[in-house]
Amino acid sequence: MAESNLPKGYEPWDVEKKWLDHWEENKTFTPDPEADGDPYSIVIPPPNVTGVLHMGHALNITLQDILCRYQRQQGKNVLWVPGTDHAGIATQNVVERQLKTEGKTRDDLGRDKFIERVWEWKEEKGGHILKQIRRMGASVDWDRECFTFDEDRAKAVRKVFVQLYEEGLIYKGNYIINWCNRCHTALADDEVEHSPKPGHFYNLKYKLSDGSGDLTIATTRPETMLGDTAICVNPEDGRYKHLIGKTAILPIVGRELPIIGDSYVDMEFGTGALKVTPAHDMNDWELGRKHNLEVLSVFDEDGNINENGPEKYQGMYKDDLRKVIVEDLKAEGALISIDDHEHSVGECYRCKSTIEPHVSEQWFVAMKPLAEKARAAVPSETKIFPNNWEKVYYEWLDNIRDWCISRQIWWGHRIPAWTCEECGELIVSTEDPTKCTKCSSSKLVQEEDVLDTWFSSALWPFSTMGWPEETPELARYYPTSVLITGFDILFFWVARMMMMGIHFQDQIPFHHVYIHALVRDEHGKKMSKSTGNVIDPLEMSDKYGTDALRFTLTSFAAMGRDIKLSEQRIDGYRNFVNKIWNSARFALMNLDGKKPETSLGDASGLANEWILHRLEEVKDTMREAVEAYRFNEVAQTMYKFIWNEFCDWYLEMIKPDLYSDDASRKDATLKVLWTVLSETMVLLHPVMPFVTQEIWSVLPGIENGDIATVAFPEKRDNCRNEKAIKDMELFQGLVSAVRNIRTELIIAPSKKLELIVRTANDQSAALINDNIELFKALARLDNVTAGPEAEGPSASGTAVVQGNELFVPLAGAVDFESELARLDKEFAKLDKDLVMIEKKLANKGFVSNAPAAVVEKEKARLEEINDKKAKLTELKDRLVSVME
RNA sequence: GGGCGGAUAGCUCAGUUGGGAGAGCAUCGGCCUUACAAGCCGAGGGUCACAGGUUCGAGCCCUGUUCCGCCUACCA
Repeated sequence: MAESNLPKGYEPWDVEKKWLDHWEENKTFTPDPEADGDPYSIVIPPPNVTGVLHMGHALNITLQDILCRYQRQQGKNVLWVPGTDHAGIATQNVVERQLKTEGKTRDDLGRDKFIERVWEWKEEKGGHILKQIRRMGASVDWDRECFTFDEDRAKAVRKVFVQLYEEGLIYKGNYIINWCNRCHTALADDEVEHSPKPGHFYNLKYKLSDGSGDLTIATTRPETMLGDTAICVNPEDGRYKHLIGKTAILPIVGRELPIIGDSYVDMEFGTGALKVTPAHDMNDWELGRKHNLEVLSVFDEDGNINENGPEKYQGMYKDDLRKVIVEDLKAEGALISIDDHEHSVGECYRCKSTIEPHVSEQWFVAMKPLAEKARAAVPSETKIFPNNWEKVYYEWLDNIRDWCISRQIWWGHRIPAWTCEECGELIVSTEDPTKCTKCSSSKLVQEEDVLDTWFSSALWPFSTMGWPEETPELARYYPTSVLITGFDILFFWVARMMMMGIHFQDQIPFHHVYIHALVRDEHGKKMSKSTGNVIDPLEMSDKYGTDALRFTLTSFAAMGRDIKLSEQRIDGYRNFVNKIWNSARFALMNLDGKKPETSLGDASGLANEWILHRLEEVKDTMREAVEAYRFNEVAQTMYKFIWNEFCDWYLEMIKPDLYSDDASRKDATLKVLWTVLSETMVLLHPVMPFVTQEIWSVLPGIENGDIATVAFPEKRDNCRNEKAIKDMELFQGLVSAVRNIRTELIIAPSKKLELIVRTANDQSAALINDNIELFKALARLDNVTAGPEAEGPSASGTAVVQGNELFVPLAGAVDFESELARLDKEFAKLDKDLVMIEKKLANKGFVSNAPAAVVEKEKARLEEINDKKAKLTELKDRLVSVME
């Protein structure tokens, strides 16, 4: 055997770097839109430019890469677009924090300088995550890298904004929005995180204006009383309904408040009477609109009391004010009691400050008309996998509210709207206007606000293709084939891309949406820095190799289930990578630098016929599983085939051939070995790009050295061989039976045994006699005899496999009691099965109603077990007689 | 409150038209058998959460219950 110059263990580090550079230098993954092949395209869910790769990304990238590499093998023209998201608030926060260390604020710099500074940061540090994505082996086209805030994307944003405005779908209006006092910006509903917080219920006494009594109101936020403009009760409530139409006096302030009735009020909750503060509570805002209540805003944008509040409170911060108000209420005798009460509090998803409902002028997109089409397109044009997410998607679209798209920050697409200072005309335009369209004044002031980041993300599937230009990419690759993403952004992003895609391209943005799981820690907890349970993908990559990490994630990616990741599992699959490596080493040593020229048709023998048949089945399964997004099945199929079949059985079985003097026999087997190994590498390549490429590069006789561009192995129907499967099953059964006898009777592996088989039929006899050498090698035997009349000594370890009686003659030193115990264990198993089958067959309903094939199968099983039991009983009796 | 998902071996999970309960890891026993000790061989281990129902037959389909997780919502 020749020496292999490959290292004994797989060392991923240099290998990965080598091939990443190779692919990038050769532009392996840069497709030509004019080239042949059906298009297959994916746009990457753009990670935040401030982001650091976490397991969710790693999973997301791995799955997309499997699809892209697989589709290239199928001859598709594949485009995978990479890019990042400018992440307005997050990025601005990062740079503001940086400024703070220099003792500066963004206001010190001013808008233009600040934005310049953010760009500097972006060029220097931003997009680091793309390098990490590269590291995962992502076969993206780096030539088409995009950024949601680059020039081309800005063109798309402006065009969309202007068109929607002209269509009346974008409007400006007063509305109550979620306001972050710290970030100084509006937040969309889904950017607010709700969590329960301990708080208090303050029971307050409001006197009726007519002096006829008072009523008690429960509130969790007494300080908002300064903005109260009504009191509301349920008109069905016997306690209060006579009060509707009267007025009550607001404590401290003295304002008269109308008492209104609305079924919204829950009679069971609190005191059944509710104070209404339209300017500082979402629900009160709705109530206020319904009942035409005055909207009195008493907090400014920092959360301090403004000029609408009593003079003595002005300038106070809301949290401080609460204490003062409570004292003042107490002094006035209006505070009845304070109870503990847990309630839900909204927090800014970026800075965790408490969100304050706030009335202000904002820009909105009317969603209803867009949502209807997006809803109708699923599942007819866009299919969601797994499809239970369809329901969630519908639910959201059916209850959609208008989308507040303005944000009061600097980093982002500035709203393309200008107000004329002379005549007040509002100009919305794709190009910066120089003079007013109405009065020709040049005194134009652009809106200060920028757009919600998701506005530009929503255009991603077509903005990345170069729209609004009519590019070849857009024509060829839109709509994209599939979107792979987590469910957490189904609303933020997926639904909005659907709406925008349909509206602006008249076509859905993707044919499929695959929603993958969330990656949690091994106990099912969300990974977070504060909990300290984060498993870092880059660290895992360093430690175990990227292929092992990718394979682990793939094997966990069962549809619709969260992933509980543990490092131990990655370690396990690292062993698998190494196993592959060593099997390749073994093959390469034997191939000795040459690709066998023999025809595959010359290959014969149980091992060769069997493995070639199994290879065909694996090809089928791989195709089906990848195309149905059953990633875990992809991983499982390859694992089982490579380790449990190719390594454990095939490689062991061909050793006699490889060490044989018969050159033609050896060559025929080497040809099969070469074929199975090379095709297996191609099949596995989408999941493990690196180790497969490395092995590929040292396989002799390879024409195309870049495995990423090699076609999926063709079907080889003439290699399908059902007989080989059956024969192999018997072979494995016989070998396992001997091994079991050996181990259970504690016979040293080094001791060669003898095997005598009294065969049940001609086929079995032929199989054994044709493969004597294999039996000797696999079961460690030095002599094998088989035939219908064969007879072993009574003092034998025995077994029955498919009706064949096995005798392993035992030397005197062997413990016969152990053999008896072993047989008894076997009897127990048989009896258990027997009872079940007999019961089944005794059931008249089963025999008459079950399909004939099922009944026949059961009968055959019964017969086989009975046969086996009878034979084993006889063998046991013989053994017992010897012992006596 | 509404919705969704989960409950299968000690642990993590597969189980695709309902027809003999599986894998990996862990455990136990034996092995340096010339690709691999990151390995090889063998073994033990499960009332498929609980209670009903449909069916000849249920881990799988239907109903209810319990526990866990997530999403969502206007309980001041």
